[in-house]
Amino acid sequence: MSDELLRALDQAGVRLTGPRREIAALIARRNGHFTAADLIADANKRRLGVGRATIFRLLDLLAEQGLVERVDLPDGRHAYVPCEPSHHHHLVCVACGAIAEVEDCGIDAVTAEASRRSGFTIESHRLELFGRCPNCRSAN
Amino acid sequence: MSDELLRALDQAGVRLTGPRREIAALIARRNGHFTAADLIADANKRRLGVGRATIFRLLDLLAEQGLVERVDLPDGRHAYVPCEPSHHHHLVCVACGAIAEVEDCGIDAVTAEASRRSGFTIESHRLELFGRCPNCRSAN
DNA sequence: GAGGACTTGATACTGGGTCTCATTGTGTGC
DNA sequence: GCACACAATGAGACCCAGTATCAAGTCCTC
Repeated sequence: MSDELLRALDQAGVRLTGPRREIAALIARRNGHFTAADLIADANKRRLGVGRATIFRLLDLLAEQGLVERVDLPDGRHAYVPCEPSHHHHLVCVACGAIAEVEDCGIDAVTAEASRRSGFTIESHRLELFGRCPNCRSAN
Repeated sequence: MSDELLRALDQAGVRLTGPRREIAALIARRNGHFTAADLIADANKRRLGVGRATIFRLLDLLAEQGLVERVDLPDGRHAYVPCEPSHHHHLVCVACGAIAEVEDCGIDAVTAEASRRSGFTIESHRLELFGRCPNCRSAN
C-alpha cells in the first residue's frame, strides 16, 4: 500500500527520497483518516527525524496527485484520507474513523436541481457523509 | 435583518448586550458570506471597541442557534453565512461571495444509496456547492 | 563519479481560534 | 426604580495548523 503511493509519486516525476518513503509508510499503516498532527506524532514517536514542513509538503504533493484528499470533519478539524484519484465522496465513521468511498450516486441530479432553482452555474461541490460503519454499528 | 438575529438570540435566552447588537448589525450589513476576520476588521474600522474574543463567542452562539453556519470555502478557509435554522445547503458564488440556500433537493436519495452500498448508517452530511451566481455569470 | 536541481530540517512566522481573568453590564426579583 | 447575582466583556497570552525562508544535504542524470 505504501508501494502504491510511492509508485504513483514516481510516475508523477517526483523524487523518491528517504523521508518520503518513511512518511508514505506511516500513511499506509493508518487505516481511515488521519490528521497532519497524527503523522507528525507518529514520526516523532519513531524518531524518524523528519520535519513538520516535510510532512505538510508531502501531503500537498499527494493531494495534488489525488492520492489523498482533505476532508473536513464535523467538528471542523481537517483530516486527510488516502483514496483513488477519481472523483468520489467519502463516508466517514464518526466512531472509529474508518472511511468508505462512494462514486457517483445521483449527486449530479442534485446539483442540477439546485442550479435550476438558484440560477447559479455550479462548478464544483463537496459532499461528505458522516455516520457509523457496519462494525461500529453492531458494536453497541 | 439584524433585528431578526437579535430577536432569535433573545428567544434563546441570551442577553442582548451592546457589543452583540453592534456585531449583529455588522453581520446584517454584509450580504453573502464573511469570515471572522472580516467582522474583526469591520469592528476595528468603526472603532467599536469590541474584542476579538467577543466576536468569536457571538459567532459560536449564532452557530449554535442555527442562525449562522460555517462553510468551508474551496480554498480551505472558513466562512460564515447567515441563514435560516432549517436544514439546507449553500451555494457559494466563487466570484462575488454571494450565497443562495437550497432546501431538500434530492440529497436524501443520495445518502440512502450511499448507505446501501457501503453498509454505513448515515447520521449527518455536509454538502457545499460552488459556482457562479447569475450576476457574475453574465458579467463576463 | 560530478554536478546541478530538487529536497530537507530548523526555525521563524502567520492567522484563526481559544483561554483566562479582572472588570463591566444586564435582567430579574423585589 | 434598585440592588444584586451572574452572564458577558476586552485585553492579552496562548495554542495549533500550516507556510516561508534558507543553508545544508540528497538524488538522479549524464
